Amino acid sequence: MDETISLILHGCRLAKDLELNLANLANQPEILSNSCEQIIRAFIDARERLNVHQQDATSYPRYMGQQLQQQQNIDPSVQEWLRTSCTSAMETLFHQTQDLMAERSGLGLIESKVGGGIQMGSGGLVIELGSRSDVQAMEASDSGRGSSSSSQRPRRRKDDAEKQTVRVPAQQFGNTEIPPEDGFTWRKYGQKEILGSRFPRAYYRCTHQKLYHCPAKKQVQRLDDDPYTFEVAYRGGHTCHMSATAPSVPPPAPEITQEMAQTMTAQPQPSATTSLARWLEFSLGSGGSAGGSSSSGSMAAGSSGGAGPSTVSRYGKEADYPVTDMADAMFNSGSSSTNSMEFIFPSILEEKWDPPSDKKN
DNA sequence: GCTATTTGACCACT
DNA sequence: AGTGGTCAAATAGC
Repeated sequence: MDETISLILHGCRLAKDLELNLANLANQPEILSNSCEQIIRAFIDARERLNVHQQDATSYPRYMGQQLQQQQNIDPSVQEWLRTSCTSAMETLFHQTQDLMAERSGLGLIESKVGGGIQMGSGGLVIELGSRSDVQAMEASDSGRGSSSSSQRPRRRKDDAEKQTVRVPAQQFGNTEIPPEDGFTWRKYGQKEILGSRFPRAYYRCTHQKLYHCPAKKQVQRLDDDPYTFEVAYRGGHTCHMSATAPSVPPPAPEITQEMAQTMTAQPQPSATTSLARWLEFSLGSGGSAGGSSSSGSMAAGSSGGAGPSTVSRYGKEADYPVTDMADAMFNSGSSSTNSMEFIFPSILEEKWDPPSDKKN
């Protein structure tokens, strides 16, 4: 366990160093990228070790087990890097800071946060369908409600439609408040503070609801214990024209590393990874014309303009040229494109995108 | 003017 | 009464 703490501290240290040198490195994206990569790897490995600890101690949630499995498959280089780079210096650092950290309770905070599934660069997506515990929190408000009574203003209910909950990582850099991309266009129609939750829940309906009577809706909420993860609940299938090509629930995003990115863009791709390959091509700058549609939502993209220049435009255009806009958002965020783009669903690039014909109505 | 977002209010339900 | 889901007027960017 001490080794794990050392890893976390090392990651913190790297982040601190990066922060201190940020002004000097502003014009050196390569160095910045490498620094980010090192920080990410440190935390990924720390999380992995924490996962092992947890798995040993208790029955482990299914999705975390999957993540662990994925990471174990792809991260030998990280382990090697840790073996070679994080040695006595880290131990020294650990011992020097241990007392201070414990005194400030910072240690516990960091540990619980990482253990809670922080998505440092993993790009992992967790789909949880129909699992009792998975949906429990969000189901609480819906369970047992029957059809609505007829009134002059018919409101909601009849929401017995099956709910599918997925967890998707938020961006780690730039604007972390951009909600997950899932290949459909959504219109936000409400936001609500939820009791016991630190973050509000945003309500979206399909952009084409009126034209196609599309009943699809989704709720987006950040997890209390992991603000870097969105929990997205989908309800009602798409009946609009988009549904012919886009999935109502995005498939799991493959685990991606820089090594994989280089490998996959350099070699012919098997069909199963076509989506990923195209997405990588795009994210590495050689693509960019691949199709897809966009989520129009931006959780906190309010009158303040969201989180600055990296925010995807809220209006019109983003539905027309979604991938470009999202790419702009990512590239403008000042982060490594490869790392940042891990948090966008590659699935959207796999789909044929039909230009919306119902923008004027 | 059009369209999307915000947000207070309303409604269904427990 | 409390809570979550939805509506719709106000607002804002294009």
